[in-house]
Amino acid sequence: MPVGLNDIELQKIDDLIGTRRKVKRNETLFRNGEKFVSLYAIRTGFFKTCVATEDGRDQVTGFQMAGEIMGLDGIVNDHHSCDAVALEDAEVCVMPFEKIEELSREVTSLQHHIHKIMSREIVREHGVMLLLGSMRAEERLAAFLLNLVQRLHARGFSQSELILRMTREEIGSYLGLKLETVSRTFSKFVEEGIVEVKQRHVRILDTAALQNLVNPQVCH
Amino acid sequence: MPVGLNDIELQKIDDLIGTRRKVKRNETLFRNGEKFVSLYAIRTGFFKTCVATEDGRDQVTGFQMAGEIMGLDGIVNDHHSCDAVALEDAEVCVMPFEKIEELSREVTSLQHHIHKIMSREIVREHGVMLLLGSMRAEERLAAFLLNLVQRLHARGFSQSELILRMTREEIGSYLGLKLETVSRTFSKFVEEGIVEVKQRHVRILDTAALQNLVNPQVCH
DNA sequence: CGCGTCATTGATGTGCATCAAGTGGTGTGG
DNA sequence: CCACACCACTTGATGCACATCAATGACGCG
Repeated sequence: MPVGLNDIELQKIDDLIGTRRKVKRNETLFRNGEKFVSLYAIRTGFFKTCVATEDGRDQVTGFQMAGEIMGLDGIVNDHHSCDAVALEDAEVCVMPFEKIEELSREVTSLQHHIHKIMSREIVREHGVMLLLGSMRAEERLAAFLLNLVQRLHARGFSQSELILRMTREEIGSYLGLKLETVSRTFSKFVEEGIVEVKQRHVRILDTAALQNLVNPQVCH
Repeated sequence: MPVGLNDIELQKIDDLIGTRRKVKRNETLFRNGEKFVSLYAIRTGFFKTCVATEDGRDQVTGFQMAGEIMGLDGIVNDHHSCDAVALEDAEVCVMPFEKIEELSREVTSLQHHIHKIMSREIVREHGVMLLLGSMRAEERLAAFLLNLVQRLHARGFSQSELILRMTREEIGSYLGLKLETVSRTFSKFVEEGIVEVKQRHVRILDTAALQNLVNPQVCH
């Protein structure tokens, strides 16, 4: 959150993020079509967001963890356009968007903060488009693991060990692969000594190898 | 643009969008890594935006036409993270982002407008992720054509006829396909009487057929 | 303990990529 | 004004990465 605020401003931001809401595993925080009122900041837990076609296919558009913001999709049409589902019991701060807009007219640093959050989401999605549009299965999974572990590390967790909160199918949906392909690719990484996998526990043994997959050296 | 403003506010917005810049075909408006200063509103012309990996692959992340905003990717890190290239001679309004933030603290409707624009971009990218992650070639191209023609129609152009400003390769990059596949899929549509194609001129003969491809009827 | 969910692994199929050849339209310089 | 070169596009032949179908195995929970 922004710094360099006076007490009154801090108090107002405190009010803004006052309300909490608990969401149990497999429950939705919001759903496609629901009226948009608030943004949500994750305090604890882990979410996925996904969009669906009318014929039932769906696509995971992201996985969110503590500190990240959800609900930005709802601003444009006053209604949410995707589902947010808790992958483990979670708690969020409910931040009424009207209040956010009001307060960010007074507090410049909050205003800029909001803009950055939205821009960051746009840039993240560019990365996913690159992944979905031009990478092979191994590269996708490598990029996915590196991204996850990096975000977890920024939150004080291990650089090399993680627990997947989502199923192989959800990983596959996010990466544009079928669950069998995700599973096989994990197995391949294990054979090559790049990772250890035991169900949803993953230990990364060779970060450099993963990075090489994502960013192959140009051959001359 | 927002409505219900008084004269002073209108004047300020006029100042904001005062500067113009011309960009010739194949020139860049901005480039990955450049310092971010302004957002750009397209007055005339047609752009693509694309991101690149270090090993040379690149991914077109979008095509932009008159009235659309570019540069939102630059906000988060104060530097652009993609390239914007004119596909035909173009003119844009240069809107210094600092001024936008300043003015949108005063003018509520401008503030909300900015938020909507960013949210719209996020939702659009969700749609592209769905396309890249779960659609087959025909569905992708159908969705692409429908989206283009719909945006052109909103600008007063034909509902059924359009001129592609981009190459097959650029379409392919956007849709996660190779240019040969794009070409073959066009040919298939022609065989089926769904469209007429003559180079970059496309006439849509059967919109419903395209919509059916994008949203296949559920079989019971 | 038994059932349901999730994951792994194998066999086979297919949609798209790759490689390659040829066509047509466009722009340029002689 | 034409010849040539270049680029975008089309179309065919072949290959491969991933999907699909199917069977089995491992947890975890009531």
